Amino acid sequence: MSTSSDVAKAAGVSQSTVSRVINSAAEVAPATRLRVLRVIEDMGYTPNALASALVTSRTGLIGVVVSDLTNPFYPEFVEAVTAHLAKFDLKMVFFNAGVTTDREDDDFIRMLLGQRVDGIIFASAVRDSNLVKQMAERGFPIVVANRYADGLKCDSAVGENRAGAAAVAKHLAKLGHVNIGVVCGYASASTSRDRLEGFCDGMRASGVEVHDRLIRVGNFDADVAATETTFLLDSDVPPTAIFCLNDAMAFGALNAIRARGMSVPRDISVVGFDDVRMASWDVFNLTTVHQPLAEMARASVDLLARRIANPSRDPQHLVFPTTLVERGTTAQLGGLD
Amino acid sequence: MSTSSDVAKAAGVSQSTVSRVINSAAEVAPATRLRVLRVIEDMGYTPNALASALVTSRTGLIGVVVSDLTNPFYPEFVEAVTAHLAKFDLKMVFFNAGVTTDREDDDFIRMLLGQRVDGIIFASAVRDSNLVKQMAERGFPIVVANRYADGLKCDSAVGENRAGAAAVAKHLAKLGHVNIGVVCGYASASTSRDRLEGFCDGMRASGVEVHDRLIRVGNFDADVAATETTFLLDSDVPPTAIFCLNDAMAFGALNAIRARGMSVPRDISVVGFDDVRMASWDVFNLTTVHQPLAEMARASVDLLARRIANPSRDPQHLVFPTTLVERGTTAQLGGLD
DNA sequence: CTGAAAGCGCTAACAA
DNA sequence: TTGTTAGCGCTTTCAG
Repeated sequence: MSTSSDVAKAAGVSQSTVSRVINSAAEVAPATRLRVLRVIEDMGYTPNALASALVTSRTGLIGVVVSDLTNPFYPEFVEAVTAHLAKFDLKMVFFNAGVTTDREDDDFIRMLLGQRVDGIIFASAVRDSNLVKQMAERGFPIVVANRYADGLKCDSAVGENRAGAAAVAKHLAKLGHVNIGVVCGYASASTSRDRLEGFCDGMRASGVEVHDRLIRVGNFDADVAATETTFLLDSDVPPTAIFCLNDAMAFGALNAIRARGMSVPRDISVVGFDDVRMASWDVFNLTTVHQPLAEMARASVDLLARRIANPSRDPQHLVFPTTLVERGTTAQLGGLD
Repeated sequence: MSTSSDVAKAAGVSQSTVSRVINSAAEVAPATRLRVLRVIEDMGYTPNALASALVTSRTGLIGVVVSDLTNPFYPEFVEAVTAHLAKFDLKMVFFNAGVTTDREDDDFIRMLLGQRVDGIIFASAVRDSNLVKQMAERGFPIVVANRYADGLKCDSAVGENRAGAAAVAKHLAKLGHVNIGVVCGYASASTSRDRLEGFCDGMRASGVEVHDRLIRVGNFDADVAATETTFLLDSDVPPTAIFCLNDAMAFGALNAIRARGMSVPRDISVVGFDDVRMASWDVFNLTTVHQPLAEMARASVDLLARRIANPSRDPQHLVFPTTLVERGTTAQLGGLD
């Protein structure tokens, strides 16, 4: 691998001149620039980004941490981030947080803190705020998306989870449902907590009782949700409607219900949360709560870019409206369609 | 941010000793080690990975390039890679290739070549071999997964695309289908080419004619496939079966068909390729070609790790068997079920 | 077992 | 406009 010094030697200039033409920072005589450029081309020289980052302490990279790419929410989020990132001269890399032990957790922190990225967007619901907290405390630029910052000094962009979930409760109540099952996400995830609370609020407001036995803990994954749904279906007084705290789980529920030979929404209603693209597919046609995902992603990038530029600015907490989208998986209890 | 020198000063040792305890490379007196460790803890010191990588020219990171995370194939691949990576002391970052112009292409190369990762697994079908070729020529450790290396000096792990697609043709022919539509992926993708050729082989072997007018070019994406499917459905002599060259497109086709009010497999058969997890969901229950995705991912990691360790070894081209999985989206033409 | 010193490849003053 | 120089934070001989 050739270095800028190699190029310099071959072009008969100093190494710093090579650096200048690469960064087009200072003025370089057109003739010199051309000569250097030609040599760069010939040698197939590529600057060592590490060395550059080491001295500037800027990598031009931002990290996006996701937990489970199998959940369609994340790919869509990442896509939106990518699209918006072009505005700034930033590139994105993303990290799979995954389900980890404490030991790996440490490695993970180390990896992220190792100055390899200028900032991080945490879009993973799973990972505990421990990691986020550490980074925030060190003044590392981070923004959390789709989850809480818990009073930390860090920017955040979240949807109105409580209101959205409350709308679900009211919708279901209005349709006459009384026994409503809920499949939650990770208990530690703020989205899960908020949505569950919002749901309970909505139920209370509608004068419908929340049955603890119908509340199941999932992990935001479709397969587990399918299992939990089956469990609910098997219970003494099975629910007539199931609210899954995200779309991925709603898909799993739909599968479990279909596997039972039951029909949605005739036999049972299902509601999700997120409104990922697949939710509007004909095969699912899922009633769900829409979150302005693209806007949230854009906002996350904006927030991060601003924080990188000015690390001491006051944290902003952006909240985005959510709206219930009534599709084909909910119906009047005992209704004809 | 504190440095190893800061730690050294505070611990009353030399900076190189700090380095030693961190890398536990050489012997350090237990007492010294403990003292240093304590200071590290207190200061919340994290080594600068950039500096370390600069001198060792090893980052401990490998890159995985994917194109469209919305296609469930990629998340599953990435997941499998992650799982296997723990064996080596490597971490993964991944890059979104996306649809790009030539200009971005350049940036992309630069980013990848900038010594930020020790090697790369290209799992993107889209991106032209231009990039891969450049990297291979420079002797940068890369492996291509699920696509061709086109005689390049680089390792590869692919499924038997031709045989799998041929099996589809035979399956469909045996069921009595004669007018079979095909929705391809990117024309430039080797998987798309191979699968189409394999399909044609299989048709020939079954003595069934391939109708050019029924062959549509898609881009591996569900939505576009839905459009193409609708087009086929609207044609003069609509197909009685549609082979989509990946599962994502098959899902799109299924949607388009359902939107038409038609029923699968009664009115029309649909086949995919990949056998992603969603294919076995009850709502889809898709007949498709299984690829041993996890094994391919593992093999890719192994190949890459070996090449990083020994850049001059001969390239290996691993081929994995594919098998037709008959599920519920294909049926006898004019049959009763 | 530990410290001193020489870089890794690059940027950014500072001179010339 | 260009070259010289001093590091960025770390690893790694080489002495001691």
